[in-house]
Amino acid sequence: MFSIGALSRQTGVKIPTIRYYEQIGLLPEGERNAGNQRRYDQAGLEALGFIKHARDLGFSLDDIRALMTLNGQLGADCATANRIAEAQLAEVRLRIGRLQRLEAELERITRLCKGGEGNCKVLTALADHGQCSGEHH
Amino acid sequence: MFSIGALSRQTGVKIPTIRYYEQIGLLPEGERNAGNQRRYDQAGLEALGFIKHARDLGFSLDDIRALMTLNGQLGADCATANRIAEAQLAEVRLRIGRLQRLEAELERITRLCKGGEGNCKVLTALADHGQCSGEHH
DNA sequence: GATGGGACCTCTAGTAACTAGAGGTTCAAG
DNA sequence: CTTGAACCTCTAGTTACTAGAGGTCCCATC
Repeated sequence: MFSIGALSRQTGVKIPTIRYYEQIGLLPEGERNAGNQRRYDQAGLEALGFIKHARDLGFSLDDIRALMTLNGQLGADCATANRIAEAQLAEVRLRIGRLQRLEAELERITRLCKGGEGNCKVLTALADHGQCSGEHH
Repeated sequence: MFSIGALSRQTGVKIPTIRYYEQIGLLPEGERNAGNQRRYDQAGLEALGFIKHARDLGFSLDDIRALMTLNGQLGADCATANRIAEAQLAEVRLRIGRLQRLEAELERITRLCKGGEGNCKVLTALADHGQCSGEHH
């Protein structure tokens, strides 16, 4: 049995965030002591660890909610869990692609200044979408 | 002189977003007609085009505000504009790196299921951070 | 048994960058 | 002159938290 502060230290999740997770029903509300303070057991620690890890992997709280109910049904629907994980992977790849296009465009723009002498080419490049090489979204 | 709808069609910025930009003082409030409807000229179109392009490149509204005041001082501080652009480039690169680490980890997790037979390895992989190869943030 | 300070409690509001909806007005074509 | 699309303002909701106010509790020390 540990306090919210101990739980926070062990998981790396900030205290207000833990309370927030409870408030939105993501983390089950556990027991309280006589003075109305939260007390957690091993199960609480594991649940929060799961949430933390999934958040670090970029899953939304809604995804995590779905994954956790799957986790509840022991040995249950692996296909669903996998579908969520693959959707997340696809999403991450999309974002990487988008960011790489931005990177190329920003490189082009900042290079304009390096060799520049006269008036600011960075600002005109920003103003004029027509200059862009690829189409970035 | 065109209406907000025409401006929206020309720039690809949605009408409520244009009003929002005006509300927060990013886009200067222009004229109104007799019936209190917004009317825009070429300058308005260019300002919104600048904002749109910068947003597409991932600049925050605060960055854009800074860039636009620079733009006002004609031929002015190119070094500052460039600093903002390079900061944005660095930020984009950081994000790409982070996402690539997530990609690797998600690939590993989803692969567990592909060859899987028994109970769900995806969920246990999510539960157990210790399994992770690299440290993803 | 009192006291002090850190840890805890609830509640509200703020963040970024919009988006959605309610409820009402104006414009322009027929 | 009517009708329907486009416009107006205002409030509230979204995601995932974070910050702060104002108050209570725990526990170690005196």
